[in-house]
Amino acid sequence: MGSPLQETVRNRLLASLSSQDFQRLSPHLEAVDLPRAFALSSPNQLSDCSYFIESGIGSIVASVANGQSAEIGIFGREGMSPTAVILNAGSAPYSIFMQVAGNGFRIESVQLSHALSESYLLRTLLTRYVQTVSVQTTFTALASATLHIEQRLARWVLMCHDRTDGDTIGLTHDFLSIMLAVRRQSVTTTLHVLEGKHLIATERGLVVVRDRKGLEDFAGGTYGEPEREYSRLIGTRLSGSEESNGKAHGLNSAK
Amino acid sequence: MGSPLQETVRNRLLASLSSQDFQRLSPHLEAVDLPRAFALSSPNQLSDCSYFIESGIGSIVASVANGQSAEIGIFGREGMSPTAVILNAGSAPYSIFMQVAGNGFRIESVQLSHALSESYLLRTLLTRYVQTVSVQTTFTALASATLHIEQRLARWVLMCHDRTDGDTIGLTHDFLSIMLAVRRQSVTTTLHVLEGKHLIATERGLVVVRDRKGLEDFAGGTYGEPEREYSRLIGTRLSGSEESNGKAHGLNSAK
DNA sequence: CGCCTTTGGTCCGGTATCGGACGGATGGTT
DNA sequence: AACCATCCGTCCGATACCGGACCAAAGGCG
Repeated sequence: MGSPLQETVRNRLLASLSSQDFQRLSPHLEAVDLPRAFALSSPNQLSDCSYFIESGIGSIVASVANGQSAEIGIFGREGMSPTAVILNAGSAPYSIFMQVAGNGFRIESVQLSHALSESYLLRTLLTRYVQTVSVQTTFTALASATLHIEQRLARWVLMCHDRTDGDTIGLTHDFLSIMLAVRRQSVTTTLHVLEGKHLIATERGLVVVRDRKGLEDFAGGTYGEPEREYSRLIGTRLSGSEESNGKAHGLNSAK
Repeated sequence: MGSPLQETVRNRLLASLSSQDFQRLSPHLEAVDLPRAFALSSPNQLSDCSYFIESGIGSIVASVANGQSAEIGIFGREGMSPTAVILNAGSAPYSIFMQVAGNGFRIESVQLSHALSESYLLRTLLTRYVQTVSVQTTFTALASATLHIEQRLARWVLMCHDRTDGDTIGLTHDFLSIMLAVRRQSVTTTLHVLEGKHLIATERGLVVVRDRKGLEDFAGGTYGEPEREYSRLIGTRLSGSEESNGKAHGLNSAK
Protein backbone atom coordinates (compact mmCIF):
# COMPACT_ATOMS: atom_id res chain seq x y z
CA MET A 1 0.00 0.00 0.00
CA GLY A 2 3.04 2.28 -0.03
CA SER A 3 3.59 5.30 2.13
CA PRO A 4 0.70 6.70 4.14
CA LEU A 5 -0.55 10.24 3.65
CA GLN A 6 -0.05 12.64 6.51
CA GLU A 7 -3.65 13.81 6.29
CA THR A 8 -4.93 10.35 7.00
CA VAL A 9 -2.71 9.23 9.84
CA ARG A 10 -4.32 9.28 13.23
CA ASN A 11 -1.12 9.06 15.23
CA ARG A 12 -0.61 12.45 16.79
CA LEU A 13 3.13 12.46 16.59
CA LEU A 14 3.17 11.64 12.91
CA ALA A 15 0.36 14.11 12.33
CA SER A 16 2.23 16.95 13.96
CA LEU A 17 5.45 16.46 12.05
CA SER A 18 6.52 19.10 9.60
CA SER A 19 5.69 17.85 6.14
CA GLN A 20 9.39 17.62 5.43
CA ASP A 21 9.94 15.38 8.42
CA PHE A 22 6.92 13.34 7.52
CA GLN A 23 8.33 12.73 4.08
CA ARG A 24 11.57 11.70 5.69
CA LEU A 25 9.82 8.96 7.61
CA SER A 26 6.90 7.93 5.47
CA PRO A 27 8.80 5.81 2.94
CA HIS A 28 9.87 3.62 5.83
CA LEU A 29 6.54 3.35 7.59
CA GLU A 30 4.85 0.03 7.23
CA ALA A 31 1.26 -0.43 8.31
CA VAL A 32 0.93 -3.27 10.80
CA ASP A 33 -1.70 -4.96 12.82
CA LEU A 34 -1.10 -4.97 16.55
CA PRO A 35 -3.00 -7.80 18.21
CA ARG A 36 -3.49 -7.98 21.92
CA ALA A 37 -0.33 -9.02 23.77
CA PHE A 38 1.87 -8.31 20.79
CA ALA A 39 5.36 -7.47 22.08
CA LEU A 40 6.67 -4.16 20.84
CA SER A 41 9.84 -4.52 22.85
CA SER A 42 11.39 -7.00 25.27
CA PRO A 43 13.51 -6.29 28.31
CA ASN A 44 17.16 -5.62 27.52
CA GLN A 45 16.80 -6.66 23.94
CA LEU A 46 17.76 -4.43 21.10
CA SER A 47 14.65 -3.09 19.41
CA ASP A 48 15.13 -3.10 15.72
CA CYS A 49 11.68 -1.73 15.07
CA SER A 50 9.75 1.19 16.47
CA TYR A 51 6.00 1.58 16.39
CA PHE A 52 3.73 4.55 15.95
CA ILE A 53 0.30 3.56 17.22
CA GLU A 54 -2.84 4.38 15.30
CA SER A 55 -5.30 2.61 17.56
CA GLY A 56 -5.22 0.38 20.58
CA ILE A 57 -3.29 0.76 23.79
CA GLY A 58 0.24 -0.23 24.60
CA SER A 59 1.60 -0.86 28.03
CA ILE A 60 5.03 -0.47 29.55
CA VAL A 61 5.67 -2.95 32.32
CA ALA A 62 8.67 -3.33 34.57
CA SER A 63 9.35 -6.47 36.52
CA VAL A 64 11.85 -8.02 38.85
CA ALA A 65 13.31 -11.47 38.88
CA ASN A 66 10.90 -12.93 41.42
CA GLY A 67 7.99 -12.22 39.13
CA GLN A 68 6.59 -9.09 40.69
CA SER A 69 5.72 -6.54 38.08
CA ALA A 70 3.84 -3.33 37.59
CA GLU A 71 2.74 -1.14 34.76
CA ILE A 72 4.55 2.14 34.66
CA GLY A 73 3.02 3.77 31.63
CA ILE A 74 0.62 3.44 28.76
CA PHE A 75 0.28 5.01 25.35
CA GLY A 76 -2.10 5.05 22.45
CA ARG A 77 -2.26 6.96 19.22
CA GLU A 78 -0.65 9.93 20.91
CA GLY A 79 2.61 8.06 21.22
CA MET A 80 5.21 5.67 19.95
CA SER A 81 7.41 3.02 21.30
CA PRO A 82 10.04 2.12 22.33
CA THR A 83 11.50 5.44 23.34
CA ALA A 84 14.93 3.92 23.82
CA VAL A 85 15.55 4.49 20.14
CA ILE A 86 14.98 8.21 20.50
CA LEU A 87 17.43 8.33 23.36
CA ASN A 88 19.99 6.36 21.42
CA ALA A 89 19.97 3.67 24.05
CA GLY A 90 19.10 0.65 21.95
CA SER A 91 17.16 -1.19 24.56
CA ALA A 92 15.55 -0.76 27.95
CA PRO A 93 14.89 -3.06 30.89
CA TYR A 94 11.14 -3.37 30.51
CA SER A 95 8.48 -5.00 28.41
CA ILE A 96 6.23 -3.13 26.07
CA PHE A 97 3.21 -4.86 24.64
CA MET A 98 -0.28 -4.24 23.34
CA GLN A 99 -2.87 -4.25 26.05
CA VAL A 100 -5.78 -3.45 23.75
CA ALA A 101 -5.44 -4.60 20.18
CA GLY A 102 -5.09 -2.03 17.43
CA ASN A 103 -2.90 -1.10 14.54
CA GLY A 104 -0.11 1.26 13.67
CA PHE A 105 3.03 1.83 11.69
CA ARG A 106 6.32 0.12 12.04
CA ILE A 107 9.63 1.66 11.14
CA GLU A 108 13.08 0.19 11.34
CA SER A 109 14.91 1.76 14.23
CA VAL A 110 17.90 2.39 12.01
CA GLN A 111 15.78 4.51 9.73
CA LEU A 112 14.28 6.41 12.60
CA SER A 113 17.70 7.05 14.09
CA HIS A 114 18.94 8.27 10.80
CA ALA A 115 16.05 10.68 10.39
CA LEU A 116 16.58 11.89 13.94
CA SER A 117 20.20 12.66 13.30
CA GLU A 118 19.24 14.80 10.34
CA SER A 119 16.34 16.80 11.66
CA TYR A 120 16.43 19.06 14.67
CA LEU A 121 12.69 19.49 14.55
CA LEU A 122 12.00 15.79 14.53
CA ARG A 123 14.40 15.33 17.42
CA THR A 124 12.68 18.04 19.37
CA LEU A 125 9.25 16.58 18.86
CA LEU A 126 10.28 13.09 19.85
CA THR A 127 12.48 14.01 22.80
CA ARG A 128 9.61 16.07 24.06
CA TYR A 129 7.43 13.05 23.71
CA VAL A 130 9.96 11.15 25.77
CA GLN A 131 9.52 13.72 28.47
CA THR A 132 5.76 13.23 28.49
CA VAL A 133 6.27 9.51 28.98
CA SER A 134 8.74 10.20 31.70
CA VAL A 135 6.33 12.50 33.49
CA GLN A 136 3.64 9.87 33.23
CA THR A 137 5.96 7.36 34.85
CA THR A 138 6.78 9.85 37.55
CA PHE A 139 3.16 10.32 38.44
CA THR A 140 2.57 6.62 38.35
CA ALA A 141 5.29 6.30 40.96
CA LEU A 142 3.72 9.08 42.98
CA ALA A 143 0.32 7.45 42.73
CA SER A 144 1.62 4.06 43.83
CA ALA A 145 3.41 5.61 46.75
CA THR A 146 0.66 7.83 48.09
CA LEU A 147 -2.77 6.86 46.81
CA HIS A 148 -5.24 4.18 47.74
CA ILE A 149 -6.31 1.59 45.26
CA GLU A 150 -9.56 3.38 44.54
CA GLN A 151 -7.83 6.49 43.29
CA ARG A 152 -5.20 4.57 41.41
CA LEU A 153 -7.83 2.59 39.63
CA ALA A 154 -9.74 5.74 38.76
CA ARG A 155 -6.57 7.25 37.36
CA TRP A 156 -5.93 4.19 35.32
CA VAL A 157 -9.42 4.11 33.87
CA LEU A 158 -9.04 7.74 32.88
CA MET A 159 -5.75 7.13 31.14
CA CYS A 160 -7.24 4.27 29.17
CA HIS A 161 -10.30 6.30 28.36
CA ASP A 162 -8.12 9.03 26.89
CA ARG A 163 -6.73 6.49 24.48
CA THR A 164 -9.96 4.80 23.55
CA ASP A 165 -12.66 5.73 21.06
CA GLY A 166 -15.89 5.72 22.97
CA ASP A 167 -16.44 5.01 26.62
CA THR A 168 -16.00 1.27 26.75
CA ILE A 169 -12.75 -0.29 27.82
CA GLY A 170 -12.34 -4.02 27.38
CA LEU A 171 -10.27 -5.47 30.20
CA THR A 172 -10.64 -8.17 32.82
CA HIS A 173 -10.20 -7.70 36.53
CA ASP A 174 -7.33 -10.11 36.40
CA PHE A 175 -5.46 -8.05 33.89
CA LEU A 176 -6.17 -4.87 35.78
CA SER A 177 -4.81 -6.37 38.94
CA ILE A 178 -1.52 -7.12 37.27
CA MET A 179 -1.28 -3.61 35.87
CA LEU A 180 -1.87 -1.99 39.22
CA ALA A 181 0.11 -4.60 41.12
CA VAL A 182 -2.78 -5.42 43.45
CA ARG A 183 -4.92 -8.50 44.03
CA ARG A 184 -7.64 -9.43 41.63
CA GLN A 185 -10.20 -9.31 44.46
CA SER A 186 -9.19 -5.76 45.27
CA VAL A 187 -9.95 -4.77 41.71
CA THR A 188 -13.36 -6.38 41.89
CA THR A 189 -14.40 -4.62 45.06
CA THR A 190 -12.84 -1.33 44.02
CA LEU A 191 -14.69 -1.37 40.73
CA HIS A 192 -17.85 -1.84 42.75
CA VAL A 193 -17.04 1.24 44.73
CA LEU A 194 -16.59 3.33 41.59
CA GLU A 195 -19.76 1.83 40.23
CA GLY A 196 -21.57 2.72 43.43
CA LYS A 197 -20.55 6.32 42.90
CA HIS A 198 -21.91 6.08 39.35
CA LEU A 199 -18.54 6.95 37.89
CA ILE A 200 -18.36 3.79 35.82
CA ALA A 201 -20.39 0.75 34.87
CA THR A 202 -19.00 -2.71 34.48
CA GLU A 203 -19.75 -5.90 32.64
CA ARG A 204 -17.85 -9.08 32.23
CA GLY A 205 -14.56 -8.00 30.73
CA LEU A 206 -15.67 -4.39 30.36
CA VAL A 207 -15.45 -1.08 32.09
CA VAL A 208 -17.67 1.72 30.84
CA VAL A 209 -16.92 5.32 31.74
CA ARG A 210 -20.04 7.07 32.97
CA ASP A 211 -18.89 10.27 34.63
CA ARG A 212 -15.54 11.34 33.42
CA LYS A 213 -15.42 14.57 35.33
CA GLY A 214 -16.34 12.74 38.48
CA LEU A 215 -13.51 10.29 37.96
CA GLU A 216 -11.04 13.11 37.54
CA ASP A 217 -12.11 14.70 40.78
CA PHE A 218 -11.95 11.36 42.48
CA ALA A 219 -8.49 10.46 41.21
CA GLY A 220 -6.97 13.02 43.50
CA GLY A 221 -4.48 15.08 41.60
CA THR A 222 -2.27 12.44 40.04
CA TYR A 223 -4.40 12.52 36.96
CA GLY A 224 -3.97 15.60 34.85
CA GLU A 225 -0.42 16.76 35.20
CA PRO A 226 1.07 14.31 32.67
CA GLU A 227 -1.78 15.09 30.31
CA ARG A 228 -1.16 18.82 30.58
CA GLU A 229 2.49 18.18 29.94
CA TYR A 230 1.56 16.40 26.74
CA SER A 231 -0.48 19.28 25.42
CA ARG A 232 2.17 21.77 26.44
CA LEU A 233 4.92 19.89 24.66
CA ILE A 234 3.22 18.29 21.70
CA GLY A 235 0.63 20.94 21.17
CA THR A 236 -2.57 18.93 20.88
CA ARG A 237 -4.77 17.57 23.61
CA LEU A 238 -3.90 14.05 24.54
CA SER A 239 -7.40 12.68 24.72
CA GLY A 240 -9.20 12.94 21.49
CA SER A 241 -12.41 11.05 21.73
CA GLU A 242 -14.59 12.10 18.86
CA GLU A 243 -17.52 12.09 21.17
CA SER A 244 -16.94 12.09 24.87
CA ASN A 245 -18.87 12.35 28.04
CA GLY A 246 -17.78 15.05 30.39
CA LYS A 247 -20.92 14.08 32.20
CA ALA A 248 -22.31 15.40 29.02
CA HIS A 249 -25.95 14.73 28.46
CA GLY A 250 -26.86 14.78 32.07
CA LEU A 251 -28.36 11.86 33.91
CA ASN A 252 -25.12 10.85 35.50
CA SER A 253 -25.55 11.43 39.16
CA ALA A 254 -23.49 11.36 42.27
CA LYS A 255 -20.08 12.70 43.10
CA MET B 1 38.72 30.50 38.26
CA GLY B 2 38.16 30.06 34.53
CA SER B 3 37.31 26.82 32.80
CA PRO B 4 37.89 23.58 34.62
CA LEU B 5 40.24 20.93 33.27
CA GLN B 6 38.70 17.69 32.16
CA GLU B 7 41.30 15.69 34.06
CA THR B 8 40.20 17.22 37.32
CA VAL B 9 36.43 17.08 37.04
CA ARG B 10 34.79 14.37 39.07
CA ASN B 11 31.45 14.50 37.33
CA ARG B 12 31.22 11.33 35.27
CA LEU B 13 29.31 12.83 32.41
CA LEU B 14 31.77 15.66 31.93
CA ALA B 15 34.63 13.25 32.40
CA SER B 16 33.43 10.95 29.67
CA LEU B 17 32.91 13.63 27.07
CA SER B 18 35.14 13.66 24.04
CA SER B 19 37.74 16.36 24.55
CA GLN B 20 36.15 18.29 21.74
CA ASP B 21 32.79 18.26 23.45
CA PHE B 22 34.37 19.13 26.73
CA GLN B 23 35.95 22.18 25.17
CA ARG B 24 32.58 23.10 23.79
CA LEU B 25 31.09 23.22 27.26
CA SER B 26 33.94 24.18 29.54
CA PRO B 27 34.01 27.92 28.79
CA HIS B 28 30.45 28.06 30.05
CA LEU B 29 30.88 25.97 33.16
CA GLU B 30 30.89 27.90 36.36
CA ALA B 31 31.88 26.25 39.61
CA VAL B 32 29.15 26.60 42.21
CA ASP B 33 28.46 25.58 45.74
CA LEU B 34 25.33 23.52 46.23
CA PRO B 35 24.10 23.81 49.80
CA ARG B 36 21.50 21.47 51.21
CA ALA B 37 18.00 22.24 49.96
CA PHE B 38 19.29 24.37 47.12
CA ALA B 39 16.69 24.28 44.33
CA LEU B 40 18.10 23.18 41.00
CA SER B 41 14.73 23.37 39.35
CA SER B 42 11.15 24.20 40.31
CA PRO B 43 7.94 22.62 39.05
CA ASN B 44 6.77 23.97 35.73
CA GLN B 45 9.27 26.77 35.72
CA LEU B 46 11.69 27.29 32.93
CA SER B 47 15.17 26.23 34.00
CA ASP B 48 17.67 28.70 32.72
CA CYS B 49 20.56 26.84 34.30
CA SER B 50 21.64 23.23 34.32
CA TYR B 51 23.93 21.63 36.86
CA PHE B 52 26.59 18.98 36.63
CA ILE B 53 27.15 17.65 40.14
CA GLU B 54 30.64 17.09 41.50
CA SER B 55 29.65 16.05 44.99
CA GLY B 56 26.51 15.80 47.06
CA ILE B 57 23.18 14.27 46.18
CA GLY B 58 20.26 15.78 44.35
CA SER B 59 16.70 14.63 44.59
CA ILE B 60 13.81 14.67 42.17
CA VAL B 61 10.47 14.95 43.91
CA ALA B 62 6.99 14.96 42.47
CA SER B 63 4.00 16.21 44.37
CA VAL B 64 0.32 16.78 44.02
CA ALA B 65 -1.80 19.73 45.03
CA ASN B 66 -2.91 18.33 48.36
CA GLY B 67 0.68 18.18 49.55
CA GLN B 68 1.42 14.50 49.07
CA SER B 69 4.79 13.99 47.52
CA ALA B 70 7.39 11.33 46.85
CA GLU B 71 10.91 11.12 45.63
CA ILE B 72 11.18 9.56 42.24
CA GLY B 73 14.90 9.70 41.62
CA ILE B 74 18.27 10.82 42.89
CA PHE B 75 21.58 11.67 41.32
CA GLY B 76 25.11 12.54 42.35
CA ARG B 77 28.31 13.07 40.47
CA GLU B 78 27.24 10.57 37.89
CA GLY B 79 24.54 12.90 36.66
CA MET B 80 23.18 16.30 35.84
CA SER B 81 19.95 18.13 36.16
CA PRO B 82 17.43 19.11 35.01
CA THR B 83 17.07 16.69 32.15
CA ALA B 84 14.26 18.72 30.63
CA VAL B 85 16.89 20.80 28.87
CA ILE B 86 18.29 17.76 27.12
CA LEU B 87 14.82 16.83 25.94
CA ASN B 88 14.15 20.34 24.73
CA ALA B 89 11.21 20.59 27.06
CA GLY B 90 12.17 23.69 29.03
CA SER B 91 10.59 22.66 32.29
CA ALA B 92 9.09 19.70 34.06
CA PRO B 93 6.42 19.27 36.72
CA TYR B 94 8.66 18.35 39.61
CA SER B 95 11.11 19.82 42.07
CA ILE B 96 14.80 19.10 42.02
CA PHE B 97 16.90 20.09 44.99
CA MET B 98 20.03 19.16 46.88
CA GLN B 99 19.43 16.55 49.50
CA VAL B 100 23.03 16.33 50.61
CA ALA B 101 25.13 19.46 50.18
CA GLY B 102 27.93 19.45 47.63
CA ASN B 103 29.24 21.38 44.70
CA GLY B 104 29.22 21.27 40.95
CA PHE B 105 29.19 23.24 37.74
CA ARG B 106 26.47 25.42 36.42
CA ILE B 107 25.88 26.11 32.77
CA GLU B 108 23.28 28.30 31.15
CA SER B 109 20.69 26.09 29.54
CA VAL B 110 20.94 28.11 26.35
CA GLN B 111 24.60 27.24 26.06
CA LEU B 112 23.95 23.60 26.75
CA SER B 113 21.17 23.48 24.18
CA HIS B 114 23.42 25.11 21.67
CA ALA B 115 26.19 22.61 22.26
CA LEU B 116 23.69 19.78 22.03
CA SER B 117 22.45 20.96 18.68
CA GLU B 118 26.00 20.91 17.35
CA SER B 119 27.32 17.63 18.63
CA TYR B 120 25.85 14.24 17.94
CA LEU B 121 28.16 12.64 20.46
CA LEU B 122 27.19 15.01 23.22
CA ARG B 123 23.56 14.43 22.43
CA THR B 124 24.02 10.72 22.54
CA LEU B 125 25.75 10.79 25.90
CA LEU B 126 23.16 13.00 27.50
CA THR B 127 20.07 11.37 26.05
CA ARG B 128 21.46 8.08 27.24
CA TYR B 129 21.83 9.64 30.63
CA VAL B 130 18.17 10.63 30.42
CA GLN B 131 17.34 7.02 29.86
CA THR B 132 19.22 5.98 32.98
CA VAL B 133 17.21 8.48 35.00
CA SER B 134 14.05 7.24 33.41
CA VAL B 135 14.87 3.64 34.27
CA GLN B 136 15.59 4.66 37.82
CA THR B 137 12.17 6.29 38.03
CA THR B 138 10.61 3.19 36.58
CA PHE B 139 12.12 0.98 39.22
CA THR B 140 11.14 3.43 41.91
CA ALA B 141 7.59 3.06 40.72
CA LEU B 142 7.93 -0.69 40.71
CA ALA B 143 9.40 -0.65 44.20
CA SER B 144 6.61 1.54 45.56
CA ALA B 145 4.00 -0.67 44.02
CA THR B 146 5.32 -4.06 45.05
CA LEU B 147 7.83 -3.85 47.89
CA HIS B 148 7.51 -3.45 51.62
CA ILE B 149 9.02 -0.51 53.39
CA GLU B 150 12.00 -2.52 54.53
CA GLN B 151 13.12 -3.30 51.01
CA ARG B 152 12.38 0.14 49.73
CA LEU B 153 14.46 1.67 52.47
CA ALA B 154 17.31 -0.72 51.75
CA ARG B 155 17.16 0.23 48.11
CA TRP B 156 17.22 3.86 48.98
CA VAL B 157 20.20 3.53 51.26
CA LEU B 158 22.06 1.72 48.51
CA MET B 159 21.34 4.41 45.98
CA CYS B 160 22.59 7.07 48.37
CA HIS B 161 25.63 5.01 49.20
CA ASP B 162 26.52 4.80 45.52
CA ARG B 163 26.66 8.55 45.42
CA THR B 164 28.54 9.13 48.64
CA ASP B 165 32.23 9.00 49.47
CA GLY B 166 32.60 6.62 52.37
CA ASP B 167 29.88 4.71 54.12
CA THR B 168 28.18 7.42 56.12
CA ILE B 169 25.01 9.05 54.91
CA GLY B 170 23.74 12.09 56.77
CA LEU B 171 19.97 12.16 56.84
CA THR B 172 17.21 12.32 59.43
CA HIS B 173 14.35 9.89 59.75
CA ASP B 174 11.99 12.72 59.06
CA PHE B 175 13.59 13.51 55.76
CA LEU B 176 13.71 9.86 54.83
CA SER B 177 10.04 9.48 55.54
CA ILE B 178 9.21 12.24 53.10
CA MET B 179 11.41 10.71 50.41
CA LEU B 180 9.79 7.32 50.74
CA ALA B 181 6.32 8.72 51.33
CA VAL B 182 5.85 6.81 54.58
CA ARG B 183 5.50 7.85 58.22
CA ARG B 184 8.49 8.93 60.22
CA GLN B 185 7.81 6.18 62.75
CA SER B 186 7.93 3.56 60.04
CA VAL B 187 11.39 4.78 59.08
CA THR B 188 12.56 4.52 62.67
CA THR B 189 11.39 0.98 63.18
CA THR B 190 12.49 -0.12 59.74
CA LEU B 191 15.99 1.22 60.30
CA HIS B 192 16.04 -0.84 63.46
CA VAL B 193 15.21 -3.91 61.46
CA LEU B 194 18.07 -3.30 59.06
CA GLU B 195 20.32 -2.60 62.00
CA GLY B 196 19.23 -5.82 63.63
CA LYS B 197 20.37 -7.65 60.53
CA HIS B 198 23.72 -5.84 60.78
CA LEU B 199 23.25 -4.30 57.36
CA ILE B 200 23.57 -0.75 58.64
CA ALA B 201 24.31 1.19 61.77
CA THR B 202 22.57 4.38 62.78
CA GLU B 203 23.25 7.47 64.81
CA ARG B 204 21.36 10.67 65.21
CA GLY B 205 21.06 12.04 61.74
CA LEU B 206 23.24 9.33 60.25
CA VAL B 207 23.01 6.02 58.49
CA VAL B 208 26.19 3.99 58.12
CA VAL B 209 26.40 1.20 55.58
CA ARG B 210 27.83 -1.93 57.16
CA ASP B 211 27.09 -4.75 54.78
CA ARG B 212 26.56 -3.52 51.30
CA LYS B 213 26.23 -6.91 49.72
CA GLY B 214 23.69 -7.90 52.33
CA LEU B 215 21.65 -4.81 51.57
CA GLU B 216 21.62 -5.63 47.91
CA ASP B 217 20.36 -9.11 48.56
CA PHE B 218 17.77 -7.75 50.91
CA ALA B 219 16.49 -5.05 48.56
CA GLY B 220 14.82 -7.68 46.45
CA GLY B 221 15.67 -7.06 42.86
CA THR B 222 14.67 -3.46 42.40
CA TYR B 223 18.19 -2.40 43.18
CA GLY B 224 20.67 -3.13 40.42
CA GLU B 225 18.86 -2.86 37.15
CA PRO B 226 19.04 0.95 36.89
CA GLU B 227 22.68 0.81 37.95
CA ARG B 228 23.50 -1.75 35.28
CA GLU B 229 21.74 0.42 32.78
CA TYR B 230 24.00 3.28 33.75
CA SER B 231 27.16 1.33 33.19
CA ARG B 232 25.87 -0.07 29.94
CA LEU B 233 24.99 3.34 28.58
CA ILE B 234 27.57 5.65 30.08
CA GLY B 235 30.35 3.16 30.27
CA THR B 236 31.58 3.58 33.82
CA ARG B 237 30.27 2.06 36.98
CA LEU B 238 27.80 4.28 38.72
CA SER B 239 29.07 3.85 42.23
CA GLY B 240 32.60 4.97 42.62
CA SER B 241 33.50 4.85 46.26
CA GLU B 242 37.26 5.04 46.49
CA GLU B 243 37.12 2.55 49.25
CA SER B 244 34.00 0.53 49.75
CA ASN B 245 32.73 -2.26 51.81
CA GLY B 246 31.34 -5.14 49.92
CA LYS B 247 31.36 -6.81 53.28
CA ALA B 248 35.01 -6.54 52.62
CA HIS B 249 37.19 -7.29 55.57
CA GLY B 250 34.90 -9.83 57.08
CA LEU B 251 33.38 -9.49 60.50
CA ASN B 252 30.00 -8.49 59.17
CA SER B 253 27.66 -11.20 60.13
CA ALA B 254 24.19 -12.32 59.31
CA LYS B 255 22.23 -13.52 56.32
C1' DC C 1 25.21 26.65 82.21
C1' DG C 2 20.09 26.12 81.24
C1' DC C 3 16.77 26.55 77.61
C1' DC C 4 14.55 25.16 73.46
C1' DT C 5 14.52 22.86 69.01
C1' DT C 6 15.32 19.00 66.60
C1' DT C 7 15.47 14.28 66.35
C1' DG C 8 14.46 9.66 67.68
C1' DG C 9 11.92 5.85 70.29
C1' DT C 10 7.59 3.64 71.67
C1' DC C 11 2.74 2.57 72.53
C1' DC C 12 -1.95 2.69 70.91
C1' DG C 13 -6.11 1.47 68.11
C1' DG C 14 -7.68 1.63 63.31
C1' DT C 15 -7.81 0.33 58.45
C1' DA C 16 -6.32 -0.81 53.75
C1' DT C 17 -4.74 -4.44 51.63
C1' DC C 18 -3.18 -9.12 51.38
C1' DG C 19 -3.45 -14.33 50.56
C1' DG C 20 -6.17 -18.17 50.34
C1' DA C 21 -10.38 -20.55 49.38
C1' DC C 22 -14.59 -21.49 47.16
C1' DG C 23 -18.83 -21.12 44.36
C1' DG C 24 -21.56 -19.08 40.87
C1' DA C 25 -21.95 -17.02 36.42
C1' DT C 26 -20.77 -16.43 31.69
C1' DG C 27 -19.47 -17.69 27.17
C1' DG C 28 -17.07 -20.43 23.83
C1' DT C 29 -16.31 -25.25 21.95
C1' DT C 30 -17.53 -29.85 20.30
C1' DA D 1 -26.84 -29.82 24.83
C1' DA D 2 -23.17 -30.78 27.77
C1' DC D 3 -18.69 -29.37 28.96
C1' DC D 4 -14.91 -26.56 30.34
C1' DA D 5 -12.23 -22.51 30.81
C1' DT D 6 -12.48 -18.01 32.06
C1' DC D 7 -14.10 -14.49 34.80
C1' DC D 8 -16.34 -12.51 38.75
C1' DG D 9 -18.25 -12.14 43.62
C1' DT D 10 -17.64 -12.98 48.45
C1' DC D 11 -16.03 -14.63 52.95
C1' DC D 12 -12.15 -15.45 56.07
C1' DG D 13 -8.23 -14.29 59.14
C1' DA D 14 -3.64 -12.18 58.91
C1' DT D 15 -0.59 -8.18 58.59
C1' DA D 16 1.65 -3.96 57.00
C1' DC D 17 1.12 0.43 57.57
C1' DC D 18 -1.22 4.52 59.18
C1' DG D 19 -2.33 8.63 62.36
C1' DG D 20 -2.04 10.38 66.72
C1' DA D 21 0.09 11.06 71.09
C1' DC D 22 3.77 11.38 74.15
C1' DC D 23 8.34 11.42 76.09
C1' DA D 24 13.50 10.99 76.03
C1' DA D 25 17.77 12.03 74.23
C1' DA D 26 20.87 15.06 71.69
C1' DG D 27 22.56 19.20 70.18
C1' DG D 28 22.59 24.36 69.22
C1' DC D 29 22.41 28.84 71.25
C1' DG D 30 21.78 32.47 74.45
